[in-house]
Amino acid sequence: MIISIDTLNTSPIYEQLRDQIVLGIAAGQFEAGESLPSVRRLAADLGVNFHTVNKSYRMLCDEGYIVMDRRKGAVIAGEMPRNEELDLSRKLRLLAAEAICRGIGEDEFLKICGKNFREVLT
Amino acid sequence: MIISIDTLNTSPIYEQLRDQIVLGIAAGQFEAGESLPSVRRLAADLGVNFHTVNKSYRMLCDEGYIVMDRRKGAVIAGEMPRNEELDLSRKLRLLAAEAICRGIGEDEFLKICGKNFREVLT
DNA sequence: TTGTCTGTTATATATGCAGTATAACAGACG
DNA sequence: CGTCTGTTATACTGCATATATAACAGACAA
Repeated sequence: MIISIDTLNTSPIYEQLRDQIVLGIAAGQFEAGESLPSVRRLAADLGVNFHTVNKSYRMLCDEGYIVMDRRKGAVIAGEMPRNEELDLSRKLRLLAAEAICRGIGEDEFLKICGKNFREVLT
Repeated sequence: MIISIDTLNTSPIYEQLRDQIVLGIAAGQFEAGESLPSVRRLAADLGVNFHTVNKSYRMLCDEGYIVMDRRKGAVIAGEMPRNEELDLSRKLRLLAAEAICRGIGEDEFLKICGKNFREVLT
């Protein structure tokens, strides 16, 4: 999996990492039980401090995407809880509102949603 | 329209304001040409500094949602450009990825999208 | 004209977050 | 024992957030 950071991007590095790993997991580029690179390893590859990578892994762990193992490092979780639907809805409503303001109707909005959903699966 | 801020929320105040106003416009709580409260007025009502409100209005202006008029203040724009579809897709893909990780399929995802779209319209 | 509203601009300051740089510790393992 | 893993602690710089003033120019009503 190719992970890259954009220092011109306004969102913080640890968030960019977290997002890209989530996209990678969704795309099936990781098997459940597979290990991510160690925090020091990935930090060295990206040229950032290992605390920054550690923060990304901490987020992913808190959200249930990975499990931290002292031996194997960060491991892709087998079962991921689906409790955070509340936050998903909140973000979706904001995106829907932005679309509505620009004259996008429900049908077109759903077409865009479906298109992007399928694009995630590589 | 009721605007409130949550100081416990991690996202900055100016962003909370911006988001709520976008939701309000999408819900049809403002007519095109209608004025928002002045920056000093809204700041006083919310108990924040007027620079914070000014920043929200500046964002909304840059994004084409409102037009700044020295006489009438912040005015809801009549025509809103729909160029930023790229950013919409980027955010949608991330939300889709999070849903996929939690075992949500395309049909269910689209159902959630449609539900939230309709909820925006009051 | 004067007073008051509007947005705009310019400073200054306090606070917290992002990111880096070290250092040190404990567990696992060959 | 040496080396890998994650974890914790501390300190520092830079930037964003948010506040607090102050002042300016245009619009407009009394």
